Amino acid sequence: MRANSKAEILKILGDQTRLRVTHLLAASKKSLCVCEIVDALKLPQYQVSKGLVMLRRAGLVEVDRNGTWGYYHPNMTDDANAALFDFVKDYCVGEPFDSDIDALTGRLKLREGDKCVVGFVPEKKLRNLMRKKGIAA
Amino acid sequence: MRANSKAEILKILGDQTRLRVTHLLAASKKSLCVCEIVDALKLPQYQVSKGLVMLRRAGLVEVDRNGTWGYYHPNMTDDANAALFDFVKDYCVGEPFDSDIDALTGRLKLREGDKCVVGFVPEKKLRNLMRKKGIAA
DNA sequence: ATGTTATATGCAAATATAGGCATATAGGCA
DNA sequence: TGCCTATATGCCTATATTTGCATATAACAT
Repeated sequence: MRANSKAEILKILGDQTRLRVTHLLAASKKSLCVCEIVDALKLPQYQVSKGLVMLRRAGLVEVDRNGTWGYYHPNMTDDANAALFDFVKDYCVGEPFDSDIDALTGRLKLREGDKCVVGFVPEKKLRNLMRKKGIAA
Repeated sequence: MRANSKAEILKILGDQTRLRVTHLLAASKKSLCVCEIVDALKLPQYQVSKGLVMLRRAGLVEVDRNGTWGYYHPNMTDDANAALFDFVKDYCVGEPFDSDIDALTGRLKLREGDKCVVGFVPEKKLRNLMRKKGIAA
């Protein structure tokens, strides 16, 4: 846990990209792979990655690495953080937050054994991939 | 209500001065006079004033003017705002937030008929003023 | 080894923000 | 009228932040 002031933490959330990432992690009950977040938010990979670094440095999220893959989840060991994530989950409604959740839900169907097994999947490919896997949209 | 994104609103709270002002308004059940906020936070008047302007433009607070005096209070007509203020009240604990509340509590004892009747009161004068009024610290 | 993929990071330009000071505005009061 | 006080604001400078691109790192596959 770092010595970030509450204001510094809120400032980190005061950015559309980082708030969308935070909301996705707060709303999803799973640890999310970076590529899943990138696909759900349809943002450049470096933006998501930089956002995650800031969230991690602020003690808000934690990462489990599995080879080159990184799974992020909220750090709930701190009560203030838990309250923050609860708040974000409820506060961030409407667009683009709702669509982000929808896109993530679809993307998670590509998992196998609850693990991410594909990298970045441009929207075009998603349909084909899911048909190939015999998964309904 | 303005068309501020959630991220824009959180960015406004992501500043120590504005967060302290917001917390003071969230925690106090009263409308607060600008000079009371300035005295409680011991910040330059222009900083508090600028902060209040930003909070007001974001639709977070409202002001009732009474002559030259301005009384600010959270704008609770919006459910998302109400949740935000609830969150801030609980999230902002420790310093300087606790001391801010203490200082405000003392400062509010100078009110008469629940109205602010003195302007800026440098800490030195506060004691004398309260003795003169026969109020316990 | 070589290539491919997932993720992180260094750098530079454009832009935004905070902080401070002085001053404006405007109401109350002598 | 003129003075005092409460509050707001314009301007400036220093500093921080965002964004985009290119590239680094590191694991894995062939």
